[in-house]
Amino acid sequence: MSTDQEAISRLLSSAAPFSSLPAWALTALCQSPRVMLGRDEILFSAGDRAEALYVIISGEIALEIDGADGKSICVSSLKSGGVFGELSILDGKPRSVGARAAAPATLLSIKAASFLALIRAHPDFAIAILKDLAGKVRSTNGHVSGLSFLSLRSRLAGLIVSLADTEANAAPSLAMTQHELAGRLGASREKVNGHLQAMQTAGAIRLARGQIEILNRAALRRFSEAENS
Amino acid sequence: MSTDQEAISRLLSSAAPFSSLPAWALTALCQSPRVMLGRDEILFSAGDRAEALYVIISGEIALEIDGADGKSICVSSLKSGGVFGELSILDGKPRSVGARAAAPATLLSIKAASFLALIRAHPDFAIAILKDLAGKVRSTNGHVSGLSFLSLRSRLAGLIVSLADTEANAAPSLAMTQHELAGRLGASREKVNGHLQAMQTAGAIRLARGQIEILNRAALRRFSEAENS
DNA sequence: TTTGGCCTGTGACCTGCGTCACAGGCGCGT
DNA sequence: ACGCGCCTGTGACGCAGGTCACAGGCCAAA
Repeated sequence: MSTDQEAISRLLSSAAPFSSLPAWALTALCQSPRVMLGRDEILFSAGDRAEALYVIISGEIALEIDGADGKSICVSSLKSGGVFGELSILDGKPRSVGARAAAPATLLSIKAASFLALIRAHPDFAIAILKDLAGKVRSTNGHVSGLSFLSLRSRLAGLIVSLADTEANAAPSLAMTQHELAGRLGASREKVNGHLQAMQTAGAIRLARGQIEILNRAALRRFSEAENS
Repeated sequence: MSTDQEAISRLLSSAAPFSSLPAWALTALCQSPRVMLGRDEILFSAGDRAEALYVIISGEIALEIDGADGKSICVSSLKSGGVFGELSILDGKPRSVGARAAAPATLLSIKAASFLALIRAHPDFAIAILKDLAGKVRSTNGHVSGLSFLSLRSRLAGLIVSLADTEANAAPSLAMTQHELAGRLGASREKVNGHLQAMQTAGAIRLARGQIEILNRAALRRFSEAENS
């Protein structure tokens, strides 16, 4: 129905990389096929051949790398308005990460050809995509720097803070299991638990089943920086 | 002199992202100011405001992130034909990494404005730069995956192999100190030495002052994969 | 209500790696 | 020739974090 199209069109025009496209191009984009994923459903896996890239209309997509023994760490987690899967479209190589729906999601699937055509036709769009990619390089670099220099405790605190910051709420609570947290950090569930306990006794957070309530952002930030004490 | 210009122009047209530009644009680019750096000279540091991006004409540039206590790890190391410093030009944010001349280098310095103009005017160039960035995301993702899943020994062996592969020689030898190696891995010099010793007694390499001679690539590759034994 | 599965909490144990300390060798500058 | 600094080689030590094992609580399905 057309109200659906309008909603998507509005989403696209407010999402970073697409805002530079003219309205008619957006409405054309909205004709792209939609993909719906249930929780934990896999959209593609590392090594797959790529045919399309995706824009998240709703839900949440986790991009993750698989390790040797069934483990996997989450490289980034995108929400509504996020674009992913462009890498393989741009360089023609197989997917370097896997994409899983961390929450039930619906996506817009954009064919390689139309994406490349958009880039060629709209320099501002090309620059927007370049900006987006630049942001990804920056964030991944940050990831490397964290892994190399920070203790698990610091990274954990940092992750919680940054997740909390995406929620507007004053005392937000994150709905994720400690297992998921561990996955995003490339750490073991047990150790994550240990550090969470420490933060709880420090009064920074409160733990519940599948839930972390942020009580004191400042204390958390202290955890995330101080290697001392 | 004009032969100089020609050489640079040839370099540019053979280097990945510039090959898609018309000749006249290349010769225009060659008018850009040159920068010469001595060994270990610093071009810019993380946090600096950016005004230009750079193309390596000769030499070697290391991009590195600084840690808390004077340590730094090398994110990537580029040689002739490499482009770096675009991130900040694209998104206007300060430099996220520092650039140091790992070997005496001469660079072409390209102003932000002319770079952006090139992108706008030449869609193929834009796509080439997108490809380049995509490759950087891929390589940094690989870095993360290595840090998360692999032992120091594996990463060390992998690094040596990949460095050796850039040399055409059949039994190449890398000219770098164990200190530098450690820096690229985010590890301590002592442990790197230990693993190198192991590889030497296994007959995979031969160590000398500031030099590593590759004797047996297959053995190295085994080191880089096997977590067993 | 019972059962089985997931989530949390905690301990014991092992290992890889950083740190510190030191020793010897090569090379360069004076 | 001499000394000093950088590079390599090695051991002792401590710690962060992975692994394993297990126990208890919540929830949903039968």
